[in-house]
Amino acid sequence: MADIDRSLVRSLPLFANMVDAELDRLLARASMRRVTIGEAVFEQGQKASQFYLLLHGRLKVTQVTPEGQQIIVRVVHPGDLFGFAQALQRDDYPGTPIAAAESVVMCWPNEVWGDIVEHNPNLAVNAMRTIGQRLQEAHTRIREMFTEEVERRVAHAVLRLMEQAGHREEDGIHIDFPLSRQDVAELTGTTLHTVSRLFSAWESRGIVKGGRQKLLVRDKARLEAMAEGNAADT
Amino acid sequence: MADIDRSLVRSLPLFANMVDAELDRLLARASMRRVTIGEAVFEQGQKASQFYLLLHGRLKVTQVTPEGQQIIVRVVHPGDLFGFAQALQRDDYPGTPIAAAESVVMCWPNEVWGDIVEHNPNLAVNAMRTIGQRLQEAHTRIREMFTEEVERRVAHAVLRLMEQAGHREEDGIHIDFPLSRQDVAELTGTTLHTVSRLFSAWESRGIVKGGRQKLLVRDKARLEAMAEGNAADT
DNA sequence: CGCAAAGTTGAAGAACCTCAACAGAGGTGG
DNA sequence: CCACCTCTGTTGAGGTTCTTCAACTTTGCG
Repeated sequence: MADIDRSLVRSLPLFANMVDAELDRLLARASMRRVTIGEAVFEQGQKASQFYLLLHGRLKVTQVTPEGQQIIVRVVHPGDLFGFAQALQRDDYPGTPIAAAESVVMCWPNEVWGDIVEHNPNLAVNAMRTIGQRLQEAHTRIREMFTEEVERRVAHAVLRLMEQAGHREEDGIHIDFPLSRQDVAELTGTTLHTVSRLFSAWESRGIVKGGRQKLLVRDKARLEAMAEGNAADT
Repeated sequence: MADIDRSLVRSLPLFANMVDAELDRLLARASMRRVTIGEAVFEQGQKASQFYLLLHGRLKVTQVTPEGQQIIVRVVHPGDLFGFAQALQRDDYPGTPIAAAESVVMCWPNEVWGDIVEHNPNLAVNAMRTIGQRLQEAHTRIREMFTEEVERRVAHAVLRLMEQAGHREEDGIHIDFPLSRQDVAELTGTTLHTVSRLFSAWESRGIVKGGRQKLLVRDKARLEAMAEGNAADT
């Protein structure tokens, strides 16, 4: 098992230029865990004692507002770090990562982080880049929320999911994990009703093809045109 | 001048546990620059060759959408790093920081960053925390945009500005840099009209007191109640 | 086969934006 | 020093987008 992990971990950009000895030391301290669909890796507000890496599967990180409304903060893809609350100077987890597909995660106790960084400044730089990219994504999303109408926001969200989790198939690109209208709504800050209406409209124009917890993009170009605001009719 | 800077820089959390020798080496490589109101430190899209630290004043970081709409991504307060695009793995600046008040910034060429991190892993950790906090703020903002109505969003934004730039005065807390309704609108994703209407309503209830590019919070408690969604009447 | 979860669709209403016209503040030059 | 002009803010009316409410259909699992 350790061997499989090693080649898998080795292939991640995060650990790109880490020497073998360090990598082994790191893996020696790691634990593995399987997470089944619908299960949470940890809960929002829980004390943060570990940080995580998604090896396989897909997680959606949700936050619940004091009023009980839920939103999806981001989607975790294989190779992504998550739950590194400690590194962000807080001692509880800000969100709840829920498995959208069968997943496998690795985790380390928080103390390990300091050691790693000390012995491997390169990793710290990589980690920072990762967080930085996440910050950029967040800003992009804020800008979209501010300036774009729902249809364009949804189009953007679908395009992003396609890039990150798309899988080529006969008649289009399939998003390869279960994704409900509710999920898309929580990703874009709208309601499942509006999403459903949009998908219906798009489907009748041949741009996408929906199904229960499924989504297939048939005409990427036209979807992009819509995301850019070109009111594509016909 | 170098002495003034040193004690000023020393007091920032970012450089908290840096030894004097390192700090001096750092300052030796830094440049200083004054920025007058309305002036941009650099422009969105420009090649990122330096990273910055705000010593004094206040900056608003704006982004312009392809359609020409402008939003304020964040406000930079004294002691904040900004323009560290390089660390985030991109070679152009994602936004334009404009001085909202007379400001003084320090800056370093990008190459310095690598050196610093190498000799001072602690600083890397601190920097990561800073970025992490920023990420959290961004997520908070996204959540607010998704779930809250305009009035609550504006209330939240004002409260945050108050925390970060508030200054106690006789009859309330004054936000100590010029802030137009337009600015608040761009911070909260609405229009200056809506902000103006809200401020008028609040003023008639004695919660705030407005003025040209000025804002004074008179009743923090009631503003907080509104931000939390308690429909405060009277 | 039935039940729960997911999705569809229509109608009504609200929140907010857009358009528009005006009022005050404050700097500038004659 | 006053008149003017621009920038900022105020307020009203109307319109649009999206949410909310509601009823119904479909899908797939136990």
